[in-house]
Amino acid sequence: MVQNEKITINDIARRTGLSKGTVDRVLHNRGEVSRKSYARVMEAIQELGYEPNIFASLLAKGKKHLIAILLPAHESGTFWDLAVSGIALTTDSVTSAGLETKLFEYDQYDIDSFRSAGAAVLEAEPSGVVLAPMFQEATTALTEQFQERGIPYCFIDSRPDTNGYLAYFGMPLHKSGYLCADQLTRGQDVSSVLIIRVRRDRYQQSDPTVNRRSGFLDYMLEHAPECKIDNVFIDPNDPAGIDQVLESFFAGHPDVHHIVMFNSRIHLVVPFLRSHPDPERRVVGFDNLKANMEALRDGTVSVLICQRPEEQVRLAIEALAEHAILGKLPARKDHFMHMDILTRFNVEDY
Amino acid sequence: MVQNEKITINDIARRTGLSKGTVDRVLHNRGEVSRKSYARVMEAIQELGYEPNIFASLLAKGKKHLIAILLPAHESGTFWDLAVSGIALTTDSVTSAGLETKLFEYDQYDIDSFRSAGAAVLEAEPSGVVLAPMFQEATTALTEQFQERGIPYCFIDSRPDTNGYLAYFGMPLHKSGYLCADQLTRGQDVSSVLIIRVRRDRYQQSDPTVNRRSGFLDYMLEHAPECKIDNVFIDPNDPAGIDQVLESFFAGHPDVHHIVMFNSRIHLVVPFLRSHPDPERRVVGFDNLKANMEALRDGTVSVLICQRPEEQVRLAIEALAEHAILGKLPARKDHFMHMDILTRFNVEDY
DNA sequence: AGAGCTTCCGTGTCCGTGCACGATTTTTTC
DNA sequence: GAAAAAATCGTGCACGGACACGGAAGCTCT
Repeated sequence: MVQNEKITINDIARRTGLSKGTVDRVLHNRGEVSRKSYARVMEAIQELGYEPNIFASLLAKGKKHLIAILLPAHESGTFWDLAVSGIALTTDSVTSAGLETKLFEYDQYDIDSFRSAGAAVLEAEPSGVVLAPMFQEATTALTEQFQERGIPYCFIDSRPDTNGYLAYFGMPLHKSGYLCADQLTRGQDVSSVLIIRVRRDRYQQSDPTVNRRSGFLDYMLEHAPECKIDNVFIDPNDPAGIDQVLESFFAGHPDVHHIVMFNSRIHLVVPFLRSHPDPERRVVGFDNLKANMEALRDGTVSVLICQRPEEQVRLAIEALAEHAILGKLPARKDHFMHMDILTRFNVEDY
Repeated sequence: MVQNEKITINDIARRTGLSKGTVDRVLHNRGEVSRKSYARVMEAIQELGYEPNIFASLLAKGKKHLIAILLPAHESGTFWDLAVSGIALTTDSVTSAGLETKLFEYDQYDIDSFRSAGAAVLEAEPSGVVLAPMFQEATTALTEQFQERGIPYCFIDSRPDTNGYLAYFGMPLHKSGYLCADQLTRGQDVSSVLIIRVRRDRYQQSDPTVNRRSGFLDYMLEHAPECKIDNVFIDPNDPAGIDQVLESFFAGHPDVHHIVMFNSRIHLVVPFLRSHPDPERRVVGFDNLKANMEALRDGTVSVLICQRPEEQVRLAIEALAEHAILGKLPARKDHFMHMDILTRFNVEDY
């Protein structure tokens, strides 16, 4: 594999009897080359197996590629906080490969803030964009702009039904619900399960928990059809209300020991669970938020199912970088991340 | 964060009134610089916040760094096969950053083949080496050579008690045994467990399973002290013998439903288990070998605990690359990988 | 004081590619 | 068929750094 003799653009020039300027024009499809010369150059490139020297190229053009990352504001301890931390994973290995990343944030409950953040992205003229589709139509409107300008973009977390994206990195949602059900009930005779849900803001269009819930219910139908499934709704911004809701539910259902929540906010109900211990209880939630992992350590939560959002971001950035610098397309479009099972016994080195 | 004006070596030269040649000598500690000039240059570098342009550097010196990877031969379907596949993960993002990887293989049961592979590595004059310590003294002898020549090296999988390595990437072994026990027995009243072991070749010095077993036993002592633990030994090269050993064991112990194996070869006993079904059985093994994952899919194995050997290799190579190219030391020396829990429900996208 | 040595430093070339500019050839136009 | 326009091509510098080479200055020694 040791490529001793590096073929350069000059070798091609000499071989074809043309100049490196012409070869360069061919390489970049910049026109102003006769059909005949073009063919000769292409032939020589094939024969000699020419590969451009990226360093020389990057050095000469001096241009830094900008990868824009468009995500909901990463308030500390939220899911998006995890995603943002994935940006740092690339700065060493790839920023050093001539590109720069810039984070654009918006309020995930305010569609206007999304629109203006999108406008800011366009203004920055990035070579690629990583984004999570929160507002469906607004996202489509934005990606259409990307298409027009030839800006490639990758989705993470979830994915709309459009088709122009370069790649997608996310969790198989339906399967994650299935896995979740197995972790919650396997090996036990479960007669009743409680699903805790969050009332969605009407602006929030894209909701991954829908698919998870359906995977969960499919599993239960197959493995424990007689199991009763209750739902309660909580408001994330009203801690007292959460306690109240749960209090009244368990007053009426003291026999329910299995609890599940399909978004990343299981930590919201942890205070209640801590103050109402139940040795038979089993709780499954999603995503490795700090607060969730804390609850895993002390045993309040039994299992967390995690999707490595940092990896999703890292891989998306790398895919865009390879596209921008080397012009490569990813092998596949859709990349489903592994679903990690976290328990108190393997939470430490995560 | 947009570094508009890139500071170059020429800026430093102009600022200090010296020439770029001198600045270069300072940057590389190549001597032939007066104390005074040295100080002035260092000061200017600080003030202006100079950072070398890696592309220009790589281009100018033209030298490709070689990262040697020294591992047991990766016969298809073995643990080392997984590790080797991690090499490919770096070729896109990092080979494009000016380095080349080369795999050196040896027979893990033949210490002489290890020695000669080590000699081959030295001869190749690599900028860094990734290796797994199989033979203790021979490994130490080799790493001492690395030290003498200033070649940095990283351990993966396990780690000797020496101290000269750049970084280590591996699984927390004791914890993995602990986790294993929990996955095997949690939520059930287990009265008896079978550990299947492989007789070690006498040359094989480094044995990660020892620590795993001790973690396992610690868990059992804490959580199920009255549980009986049996051991049987099998010979990997004698399939008929394996069947025989298990046959006779289960003839005498029909009440044992929980089986564990601390190395990657649970697949060796899968044929027997398949032909002797037991609905109450629970089996836990290690590592995502193809055959193991197959057994997970069909339910013969309940859980696999995996350590992402590809990631270990990738991270080790990246650490060495950063050291070779940028001169950076990794933030920590010891990196414990997460222990992944695989069940039939999350094996697909692994 | 001049030869011989160190020590220190500047100049210049090269790495491989991008691109602007101008030169040359071919084609079009009248 | 000459002038004008278009198509095609070559030259040369720039990017930022590595390193060889040779020159200047200071020192020691006879």
